[in-house]
Amino acid sequence: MHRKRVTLRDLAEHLNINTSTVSRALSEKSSEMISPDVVKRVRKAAQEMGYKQNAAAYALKVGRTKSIGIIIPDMMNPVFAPIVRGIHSVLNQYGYTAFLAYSENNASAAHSEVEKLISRGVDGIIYAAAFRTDSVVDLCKSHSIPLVLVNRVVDQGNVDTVKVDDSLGIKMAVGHLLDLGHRKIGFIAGPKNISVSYIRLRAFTQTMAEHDLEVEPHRIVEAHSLTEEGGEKAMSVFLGQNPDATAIIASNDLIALGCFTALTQFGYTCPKRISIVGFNNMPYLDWFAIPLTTISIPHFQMGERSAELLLKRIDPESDDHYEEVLLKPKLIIRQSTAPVIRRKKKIAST
Amino acid sequence: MHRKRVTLRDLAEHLNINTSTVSRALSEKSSEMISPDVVKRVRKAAQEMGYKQNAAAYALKVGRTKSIGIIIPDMMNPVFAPIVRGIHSVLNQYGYTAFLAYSENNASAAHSEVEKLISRGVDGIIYAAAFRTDSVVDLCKSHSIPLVLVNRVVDQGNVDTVKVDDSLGIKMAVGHLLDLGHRKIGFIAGPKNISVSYIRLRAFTQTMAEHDLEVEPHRIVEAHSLTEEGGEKAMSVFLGQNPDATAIIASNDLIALGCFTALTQFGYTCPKRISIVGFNNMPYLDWFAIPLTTISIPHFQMGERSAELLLKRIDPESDDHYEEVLLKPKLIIRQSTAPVIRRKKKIAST
DNA sequence: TTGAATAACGCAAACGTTTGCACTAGAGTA
DNA sequence: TACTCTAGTGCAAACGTTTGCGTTATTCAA
Repeated sequence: MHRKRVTLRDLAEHLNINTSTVSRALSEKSSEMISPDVVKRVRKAAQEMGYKQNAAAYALKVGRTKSIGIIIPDMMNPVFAPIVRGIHSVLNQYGYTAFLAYSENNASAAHSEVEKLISRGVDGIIYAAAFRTDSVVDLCKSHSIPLVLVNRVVDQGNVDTVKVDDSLGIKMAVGHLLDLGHRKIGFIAGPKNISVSYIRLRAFTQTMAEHDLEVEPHRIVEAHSLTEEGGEKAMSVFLGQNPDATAIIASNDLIALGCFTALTQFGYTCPKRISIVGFNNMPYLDWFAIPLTTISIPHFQMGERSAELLLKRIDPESDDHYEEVLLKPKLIIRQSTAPVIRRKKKIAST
Repeated sequence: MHRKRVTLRDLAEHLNINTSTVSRALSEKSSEMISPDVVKRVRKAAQEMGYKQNAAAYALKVGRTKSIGIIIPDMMNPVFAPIVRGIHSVLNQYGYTAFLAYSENNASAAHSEVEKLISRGVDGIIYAAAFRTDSVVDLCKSHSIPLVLVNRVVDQGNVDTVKVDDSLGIKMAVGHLLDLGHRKIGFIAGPKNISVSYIRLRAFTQTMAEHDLEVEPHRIVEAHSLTEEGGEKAMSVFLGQNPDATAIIASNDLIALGCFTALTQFGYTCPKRISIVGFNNMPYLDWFAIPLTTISIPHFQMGERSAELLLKRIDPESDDHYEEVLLKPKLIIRQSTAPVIRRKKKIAST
């Protein structure tokens, strides 16, 4: 077959015309300054000879690579799969491709990943692993490369974001538990240097306050990370200091899973003894032994919107004011929550 | 900050030396032909002025992009996350980055994704979505770009692969079921144009034969895809024509999940009425209502090995004989399999 | 018939690297 | 002293595109 890649010049020589003409004939925008039949002949020859544009040469010349970078915190967390899918789905429509990197929830790792991506010349970055104060946004700004934040946002303003209404989500969760009769509700928070953890926790105390329920400090414990392991440890200390709690809200589905295992270590059952609600509605939750009641976020749509936003920002003639799209969460009721049982007297367990 | 990217020439002018000297001083291999103190000065200046190599220019010049493409069949299938992670882990050590694409289990989609990747100039491709006869390997061969197949392989030889011993895995599964007393064992196969489906099915009948158990045709039904939905449909027809079966082996964990739902639609229970074993040991299986007995494959290691193999093949001075690494599976016994209950008389269910 | 206007195309520079080759100066040898 | 060698550096071409500008041929108006 073709040992060597066929280039514009190859085409030009074959057709006895100049490479500039070939280039223009192939380009959608500038093909109109070329006579129609030349365009046709060029494109036919390109097809036959298997011409593929050399991305490196294009990038070097025009300064755009038609590629972007995606950074997620954790590849093993299944929530990000549909987000990435959403991103891809719009990227494909515009001839863009994506580098995927992950930060392992580590700020400096994220920073160096972004540096690598910038060095690769990506046209923009979708960042799903932000901390509340994050050097990555300054990094991107100083290199004047477009950046959009998904899900996790950053305290400083002036950056495109697509996030979901976390407060509303928590409000729904609390409302649901209150409806079931729960009053002694605990909260397993995530690290408060991550926006979602911070906001969800704040929304929890606020919503409780709105219902005239003050939440005492021991009702809240912070997990060191948004993972199963973090959730398990935090839940252990929570159960130690809250023997009377009947429900807990986890900042995260993964944390909720950790709560489950801590629960069984204490010999408690869910939802009989304690109700649990998570956040994110990660895939395959329906299959779980205790299907987790959780707050669903529109993963795929989040991916789509962020990609659209980024592409818009990459466009040279875009206006320069930042956008912030806010998506609505949804309460998914499963079996991990149940009405609170009021027991006047102690009853021997069977 | 730096509005414009600093280039080799910027450095050269700043130091009053030639760009070629700067280039050589920065390069690890050719810096030895430059006097040590010049090297030091250049590197210091590069550091201070924030020089980053222009990847596009490098790629255009040397013909290598230091990037590869990964193609997986389905982003929502959690098995691929650890594989991708394994790939990344070795890629990072060598300054490589990866484009991630997925084929949705569609041959032509895979083909066009590969074409896009090649056009992007990737140095190699890791292909986890192969069909038994697949145009992608010819495509790569004709462009003489390195390719390694993971998990799913291809009938035609002469291509680097890393796979797991599927036959051994099935043998383990069958052995496990036989130990539990099962004899009437069914098999929900995947599409037979995919190597793993084909091999696993063949291994099933062979292993059964080795135990003097002939498997009748109605004991095998083929799902149209390696998904939950495919498994569910196939399992429905299976149950319709096999009311006496006590165990089934699914070609895939996802298919096994589909089997579960079909099972409950028929009012059957697992593992009481029927045992199920899957394949792949996808993440979070431990959490399931019926924890699935399955064959575990070394995902992460598969990723690592395939990346190593690809990098070796990309290296210009590598020998040119193809390698085939074969990894060992492991039987993971959970609760979806149980001893067969022999009932002489019909007993009313309680 | 002459002029300008337009359409179609060619020329050549440029993007930022790498690298073969030429060049210089100083060291070593005879 | 005159010679060759070599270490260190500069020159310039090349990778494959895109694009501003110059050139030619054709059309249209006067």
